Amino acid sequence: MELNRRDQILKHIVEHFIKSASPVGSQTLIETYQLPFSSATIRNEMLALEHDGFLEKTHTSSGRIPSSQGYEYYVSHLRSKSVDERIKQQLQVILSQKTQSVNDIIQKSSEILSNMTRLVSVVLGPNAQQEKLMSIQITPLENNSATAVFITDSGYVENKTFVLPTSIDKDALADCMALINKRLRGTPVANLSEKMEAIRPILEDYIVEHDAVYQAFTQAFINFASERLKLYGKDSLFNQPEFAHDGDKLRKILTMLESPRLLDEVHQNSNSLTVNIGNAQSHQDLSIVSSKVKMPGEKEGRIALVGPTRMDYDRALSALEYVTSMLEKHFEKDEEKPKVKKEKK
Amino acid sequence: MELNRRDQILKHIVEHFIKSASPVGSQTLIETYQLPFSSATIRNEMLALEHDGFLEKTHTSSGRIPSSQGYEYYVSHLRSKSVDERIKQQLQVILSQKTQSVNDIIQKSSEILSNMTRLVSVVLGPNAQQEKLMSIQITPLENNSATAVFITDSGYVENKTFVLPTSIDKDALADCMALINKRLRGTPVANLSEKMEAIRPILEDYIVEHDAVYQAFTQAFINFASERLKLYGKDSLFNQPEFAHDGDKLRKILTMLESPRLLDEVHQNSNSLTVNIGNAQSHQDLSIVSSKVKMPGEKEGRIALVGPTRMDYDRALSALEYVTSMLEKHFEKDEEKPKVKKEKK
DNA sequence: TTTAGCACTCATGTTAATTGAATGCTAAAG
DNA sequence: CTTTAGCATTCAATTAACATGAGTGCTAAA
Repeated sequence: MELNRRDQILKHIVEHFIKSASPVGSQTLIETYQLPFSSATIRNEMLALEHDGFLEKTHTSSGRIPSSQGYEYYVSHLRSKSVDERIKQQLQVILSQKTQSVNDIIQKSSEILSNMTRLVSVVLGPNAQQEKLMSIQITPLENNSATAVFITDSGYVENKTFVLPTSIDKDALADCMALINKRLRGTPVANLSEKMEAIRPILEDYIVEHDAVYQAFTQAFINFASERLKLYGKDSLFNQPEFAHDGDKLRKILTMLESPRLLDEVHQNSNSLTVNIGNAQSHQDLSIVSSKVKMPGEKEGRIALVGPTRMDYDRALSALEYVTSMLEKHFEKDEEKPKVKKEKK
Repeated sequence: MELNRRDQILKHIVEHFIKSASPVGSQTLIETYQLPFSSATIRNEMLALEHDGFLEKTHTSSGRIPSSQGYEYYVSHLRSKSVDERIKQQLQVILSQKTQSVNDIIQKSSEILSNMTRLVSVVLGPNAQQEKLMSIQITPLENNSATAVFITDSGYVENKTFVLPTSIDKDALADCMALINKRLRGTPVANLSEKMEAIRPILEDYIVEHDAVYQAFTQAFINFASERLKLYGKDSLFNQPEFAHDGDKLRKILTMLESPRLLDEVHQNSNSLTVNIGNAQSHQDLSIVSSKVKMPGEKEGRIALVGPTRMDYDRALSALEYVTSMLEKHFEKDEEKPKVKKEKK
């Protein structure tokens, strides 16, 4: 489609600034893009765009940089939506491997996204609270210690090793575990602590060390409940000129990324694809684009890309959109596939 | 003990430079430390110390900074070996909690170290290669997938979820697992892949999906074999003036820290306490102090503190020494304790 | 409506001068 | 022989003055 002059200029400014990281002037614009207007014309348009809130100046006689609003307009009206062929290829490779778990696939996709966009990619697993406990196993080790392993229905594993002050009575422990398994299996993670509390008195009859077991379990449950956040490509932040020379800012961003609060705002937003430009939790020079991913079994995860406000939105969004839609297609196919295939041997 | 003048001056210079991060001159020295000598005397001593390789100048008319040799001399002869009371207290709290696993204790100690020294603390677990596989369990999930959980004798847990292209025959899987467990239990991690390869043909008789199982297992074994490295206090690097404004250097250091190669050199060195000043893998402005920790069951781990060459060696070494010696004492006590206590109920 | 022309702004870069904390050395004092 | 006062000297770091140039807005002509 044809863009009018105004949009054309805005598009060029945004894209040029994304590349150069420094304010764009009228001269530069006509020279680098061979525009058939004079610099004065461009300046007039720029003035208008500034008045309408799409552009900003860093000082009175500087070139223009896009405002948040400018980026938003670019994202929704101006970007080219071109998907890098390499992403298609790489994703193809991942999806063709048959024995991988859902988590493996999402994790690898996220790595591809990070590599191809040179942004930090964040994977937020499905809300742990809703998953159900599938199995609890206790394995006695040497030194009076034992490891408890917990598995949810989506294959998420949490474990906790603890020491029993006195030697373990294996039979008692086995009985105890049978009881606990019976009571807890199928319980949503959110309710585990509560339910464990209820079992506690019964536990006392089975095993002397009920307190140690109880503590180890509740500790493990706390870890369970914490959000499952995976980051890839953190180092790409170091390459962004807006952050590279500001150690303090870098530290703040990195700690923020590692705390789950980051995605709160993204999380709240229930749209499938969200773009958050320059207002990420008091980091106005940070942008987040994120997308929901429907996973098998009514689960829902999120993949997000985090980078400087001056990020390549076209590239990031196109890649993210492509990958998540392919993932959903892939998962759907798996779901539908009835279990017809029978043993061949 | 009394230090001679020369050592006194060197000590002051090192300590002052550690605090101020800028070259120390003769004037500053007598003023801030009320030394009973004239600046000229100090200068003469400094000249001598420089000739002997303990001090350096950044330019002809600058103050002095310690050389690597200077730090080394300081570490071995001059430092005060004073242990911060807060460390003693905090460690006390950790060690008094009875049900914690060895790993928990080491991890928390390492956090304390990092917090108290404001350095990055690195924990290198006992060499995984020598640990023995204790148990393998497979839990079937929904969607034709299953999670395999592996536990070593020290309570380290690795897991891998995989998808079986066809529906699972539960009985076959159980048989299969019994076989694998029998064959692999007690095998050192280093030999797992090899042994698995040997079992493979037998596996084929039990289950159609032997290939999927085999792949999932070998994948998990690879993770097993990788070093268990934990980092705490990465952000402290950002506060060091020598790194804060050099994003590139920061990135290099952080990636180096996360790769296990970092501790190769430290690892090779079999001394209990090692100090590595300014020659950490082509990062001459980085120092590493590390200490061996004997863990129960002939195991051996390492705790290291990483920071700028200009780190507070007295503080770091004293803290590290104190913590590791207390840990060993604690573990020894546990080992000795015979399993006499009997159930009370 | 577009554009040429012009005065003006201001971040950036350069150069020169200034400052001051340091040095080494010499010679006198202890 | 050791210490120190005194002095010329060095050089990073700061400051000031100046030039540059990419940018602007505005006016008036095309």
